Amino acid sequence: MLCCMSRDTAPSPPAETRRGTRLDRAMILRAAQRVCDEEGLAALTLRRLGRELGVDATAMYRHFASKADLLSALIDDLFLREVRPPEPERAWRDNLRDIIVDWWKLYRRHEGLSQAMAGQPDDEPQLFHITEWTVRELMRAGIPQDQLGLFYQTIYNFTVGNGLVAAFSPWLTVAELRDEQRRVYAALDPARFPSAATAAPFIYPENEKVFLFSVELILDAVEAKGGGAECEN
Amino acid sequence: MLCCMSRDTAPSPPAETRRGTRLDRAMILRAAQRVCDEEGLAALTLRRLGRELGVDATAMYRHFASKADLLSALIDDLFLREVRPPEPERAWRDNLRDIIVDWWKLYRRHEGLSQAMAGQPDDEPQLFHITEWTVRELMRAGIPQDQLGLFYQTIYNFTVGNGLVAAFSPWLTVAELRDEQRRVYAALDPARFPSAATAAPFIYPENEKVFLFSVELILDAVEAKGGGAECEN
DNA sequence: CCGTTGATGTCAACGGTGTTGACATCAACG
DNA sequence: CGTTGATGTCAACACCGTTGACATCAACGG
Repeated sequence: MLCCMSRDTAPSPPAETRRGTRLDRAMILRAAQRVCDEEGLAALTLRRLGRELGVDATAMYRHFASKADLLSALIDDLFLREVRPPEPERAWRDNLRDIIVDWWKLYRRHEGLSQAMAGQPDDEPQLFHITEWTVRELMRAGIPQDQLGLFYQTIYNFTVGNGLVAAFSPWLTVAELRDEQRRVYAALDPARFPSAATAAPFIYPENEKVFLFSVELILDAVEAKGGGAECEN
Repeated sequence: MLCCMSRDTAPSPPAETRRGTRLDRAMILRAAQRVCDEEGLAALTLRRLGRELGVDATAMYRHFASKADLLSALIDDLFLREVRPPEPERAWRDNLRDIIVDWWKLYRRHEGLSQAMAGQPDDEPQLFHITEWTVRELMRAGIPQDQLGLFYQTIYNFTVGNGLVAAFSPWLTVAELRDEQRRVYAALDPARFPSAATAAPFIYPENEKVFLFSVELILDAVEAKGGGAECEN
């Protein structure tokens, strides 16, 4: 009598869920992340989640105060598992690049969760680790103390911003992106948009290349204002 | 018998809507933008819109195919009215700065619509004008042709990204932002996050200052790769 | 071993959302 | 004047998050 799924739309079994065992925060989070990664944030419904777990939708409320609470836990879980600290021995520039690129890739890998992240304040405990690591590398690069906030916020806005753009783009694969770009820029009238038409053949279909290029610009700026390699231990 | 409003929650009259005149796309768009600007994207409901116009919710479907269609028209209307072309006589750096900053401010000014923008492909016709102007200034700055796409995409991701971050931040006023920042960074444990705690006093409460700083970094990069001032007409 | 108790899952229901189809109305045109 | 097409209204549908009452079930104390 536990089973109420396969009622309306999905006759598929509750996937690989509990068998007799009770529900669990971790179990719910795992299923939620799977749904969100595979079918997007919009598909992550309490009723859908219940169907996935072979459980009534309202059972979630025994483990999370609300759907927003569940999403918050989901995000924190993500940062906890997928962001790794930099190694102290390497050059600040390599470490800072790794932090930024890993951070950005997290947004790309989990587009649905990124959209969820956008909508709520970032007081996630795990985010503070990224702040700490970033500021530490900025100090190693020789950024003066009174400019640490400015550079950190620049990097934060840059990374999260690029991540949001990537996450919200409805293009799932590189091939789709290429086709979309080609279609859009082919429809561009060279008479009305001569400059844009000139740049059109050189639009990068792979957004990651653009991001890696942009990151070096930021790192260049840090290096310039930091007075070159300072405490290069 | 046209009037069905003031039924449940809002006993207020339908504001300054039509009096006997028929509904109109422009009328709906105006009301929608007002609601969205004043109360956020979540408040923009078809039923709410109908109440605002003194009209049934389903009347919108006579003028827009769906709510997504309405949002799309709303965004295009925004770009049409609030983005102005740069002047050809000024230096490329000033023009490019104006384009980027105006673009970003559009996101700040209309946070609700920005969130709507995030969720859909940017094939808005008016966006092409921004592309055209940006690439033109990049050419004036001396960026080689095969790098125009790279720089344009960098600027696009940078500007839209920073705009999305600003739009999705739930802090409405500068005072609220300052309090939030203070609270978060005051709760920061200096033992666990020594570097972040060092940077904490230098966090900028006004995000616009950070953005203006970041823009100069981008412009510096353009100037560096463009080979200095080239066709400075 | 029984009985109580607290946690967990189920069910029906509420108000909200976008959307559809049938119906009424009203302006314009031949 | 009569027809016709566009426009607004209404009831309804499926879905959403959420709540409160109820059933069940495991664990613990006596």
